[in-house]
Amino acid sequence: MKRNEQDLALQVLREAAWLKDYPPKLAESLVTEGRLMRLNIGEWAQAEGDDRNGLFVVIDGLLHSYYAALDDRMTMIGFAEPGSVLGHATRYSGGPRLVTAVCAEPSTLLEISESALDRVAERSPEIWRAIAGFAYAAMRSTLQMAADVISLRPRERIAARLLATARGDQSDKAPVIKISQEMLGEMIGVTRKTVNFHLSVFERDGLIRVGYGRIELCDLSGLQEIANG
Amino acid sequence: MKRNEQDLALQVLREAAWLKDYPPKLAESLVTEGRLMRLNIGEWAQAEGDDRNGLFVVIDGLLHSYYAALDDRMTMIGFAEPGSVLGHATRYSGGPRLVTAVCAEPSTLLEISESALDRVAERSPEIWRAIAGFAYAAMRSTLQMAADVISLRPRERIAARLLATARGDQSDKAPVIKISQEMLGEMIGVTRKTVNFHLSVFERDGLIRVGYGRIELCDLSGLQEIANG
DNA sequence: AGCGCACTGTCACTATAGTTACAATTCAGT
DNA sequence: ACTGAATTGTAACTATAGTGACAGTGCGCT
Repeated sequence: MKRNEQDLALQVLREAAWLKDYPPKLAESLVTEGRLMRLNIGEWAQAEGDDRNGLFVVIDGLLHSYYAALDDRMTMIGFAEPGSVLGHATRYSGGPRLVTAVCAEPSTLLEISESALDRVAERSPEIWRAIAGFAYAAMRSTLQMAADVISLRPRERIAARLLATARGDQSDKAPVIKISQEMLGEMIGVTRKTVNFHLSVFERDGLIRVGYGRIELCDLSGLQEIANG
Repeated sequence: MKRNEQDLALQVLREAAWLKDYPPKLAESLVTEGRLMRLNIGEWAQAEGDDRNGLFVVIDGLLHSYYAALDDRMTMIGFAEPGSVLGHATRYSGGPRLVTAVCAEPSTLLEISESALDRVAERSPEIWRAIAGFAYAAMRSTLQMAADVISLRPRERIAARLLATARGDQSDKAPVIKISQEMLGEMIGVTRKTVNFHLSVFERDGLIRVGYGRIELCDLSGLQEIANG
């Protein structure tokens, strides 16, 4: 059992976008030095004890990530799927965590404490470059999200968000997003009714198929066209 | 003349939020190793030659920063005032610049090339910590901006953006923001008319005073109340 | 199978922002 | 002081999203 999970972790890390161009040794070190933990629905991903500068890699399951604004509004900003990294923002700075992740499905995470990271870095200093790489990617996608909300109307915004969420899904099949319309609306700043209305139109036009708590993207380029105005 | 500019640069660096808690030696090294450059209105801040990993510190003037979205929409995301840092996102990753800054007033910038940074780091390795510090701050403010546009209605959003822009202005006087209503609207995703309407209401209530291309914030806590809904 | 909950589909009504257009004001350069 | 460009103030009208409410449907649990 433990064996299986470690194998899964290794596989996920090797295929993760931010690690796949690095030597496999790196993924192995991370699995060796890290600690696997399971979380149930509703539980938060956070480092135990005083090690607040750790990293988490999602191995299996699904989490929703939130940003806690200055005035305690919680705004959902995205998903964390297998391969995603959480908690990196604090690595460099010692500031409080910016993003909180809550399990939406029972999930397995690989916790990599700060000391574990240092041990990995001894043999594979390129780990820092990989970490810098996804910090950059995170900054980019946050800027993109802000830019989308600023410059797009709700209709385009919905399409853009669907595409942004599906990005990274490299299978040939139509990507499936697991989220309620309520949540989707919260994520992009429109009401459920508006989401529902536009999704219905998209479905009528054959761009997507909506199900119970799920949205299947059938025509990515059609959606892109809508997102572009 | 050159002397004066260097003195100004030193003063700006020493008082910059991201450097003021570090030894003054750091600011001195940066001024020594960096290169001052002047830009006129409309010119872009970008490193010359192949050194794309440099940093810029705004010494004097004002720039507007834009994010170039994937589909070449340009979205204005904020201001760069004296003390602000530009170009740090690439430092860690080698990716393309995420943010482009354009001069809104004739400005003086301190260009710190990658090699200059390395020279500074030889004597003052804590420079990395300072850089990490503002990278974190940039991530935070980007997330905050995204959260604001997502969860706030235009009226609240305008108030929140005014406050966010004024933050960092530590003088006792009422902060003054230099921006046209057109630009402000573009920045937060509403039309000029909507901006104009709400600003008029704010002014009537004594929260702000609007001028030609400028907005003076008279009652910060009142604005905060509006921003909070 | 049956129950309860969460999610979706839809309605009438209201509020708010976008559109288009034009006049009035401020500023900078001649 | 004069001119032209940029900016602000304002209006009538339209389009779109928000509100609140309720019925129908899928899903998990016992």
